[in-house]
Amino acid sequence: MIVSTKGRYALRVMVYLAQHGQEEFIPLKEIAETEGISQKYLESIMTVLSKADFVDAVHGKGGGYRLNRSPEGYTVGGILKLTEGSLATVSCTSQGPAACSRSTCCTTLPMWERLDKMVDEFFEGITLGDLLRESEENAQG
Amino acid sequence: MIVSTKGRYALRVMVYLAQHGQEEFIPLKEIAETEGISQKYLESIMTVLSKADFVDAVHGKGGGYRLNRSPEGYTVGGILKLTEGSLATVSCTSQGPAACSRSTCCTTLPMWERLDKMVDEFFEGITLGDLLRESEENAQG
DNA sequence: TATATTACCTACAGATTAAATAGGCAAAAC
DNA sequence: GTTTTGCCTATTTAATCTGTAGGTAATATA
Repeated sequence: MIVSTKGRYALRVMVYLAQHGQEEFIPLKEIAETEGISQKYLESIMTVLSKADFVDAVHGKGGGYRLNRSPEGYTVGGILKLTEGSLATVSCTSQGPAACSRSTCCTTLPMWERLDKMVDEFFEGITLGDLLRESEENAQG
Repeated sequence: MIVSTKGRYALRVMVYLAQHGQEEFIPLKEIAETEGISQKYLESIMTVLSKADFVDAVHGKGGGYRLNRSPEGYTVGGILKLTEGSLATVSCTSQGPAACSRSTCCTTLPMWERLDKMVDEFFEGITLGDLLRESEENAQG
């Protein structure tokens, strides 16, 4: 498992916010209910997104969350790296170079590094706008 | 983490066996010591490889393990799928279609499916022979 | 035959992580 | 001042990872 619920929920919330434009604030309660995700659990995820200035947050009645950029301004990679901490596919590469004492002679390390690079480029090449368009196409078909 | 020690150790053992040809049997004790892996833990992994007929095993003195195909006859994907059970990057795709009740409306599922496909093709495109050549080049340089 | 070596099998354990849950505090609107 | 909302800390439950421990069965050699 490369991506846990934390990152997956974060992505779904961001798509939800993207679907509702950049004007109104959406309360978390609504998102949690619509998406079928524990509200309390989502709170901790949204705090991370808010602190990193991925979203605007407003307290109190009429408050909630909204995007502060256009959907094209977010990459999936950016959102996942923030909420997951790292997207490394093996522990060998997630703790920096020389974390493993066998890194200089390991017969498989170069392969893991190529995989990590490929995964990173995959996620960095997708924006929230792409996901939005795709979900609209699915809704039509 | 998409690949745990189980799959990573399995790969390193298979490369080790590939480095020693298809004639002599290598006892697990030697591999465990050289690679710095717990022998007892490796035993459980080797049993899986043996049962799946990825290696030949011989009991007793002079026994051990050896490959029963040429290194080109093994893909990294095959070895990892066997030892890891699955290479799915998210739980949404690892339990078959319709495992998640939101699969029909999920805004992100198609992306996970594309990622899974990409990762699968990556691993299926690498053979033990490729890893062997790569490690020999590294040893020279 | 006896002994050493090796693979194989079952069961258990300790640590870490995932995925929440619980309860309250702080800010903003009405 | 009451309601709505985001924010913060701590705890919990269950699963999984990464082994350990101890024994059994097969094979070669002396």
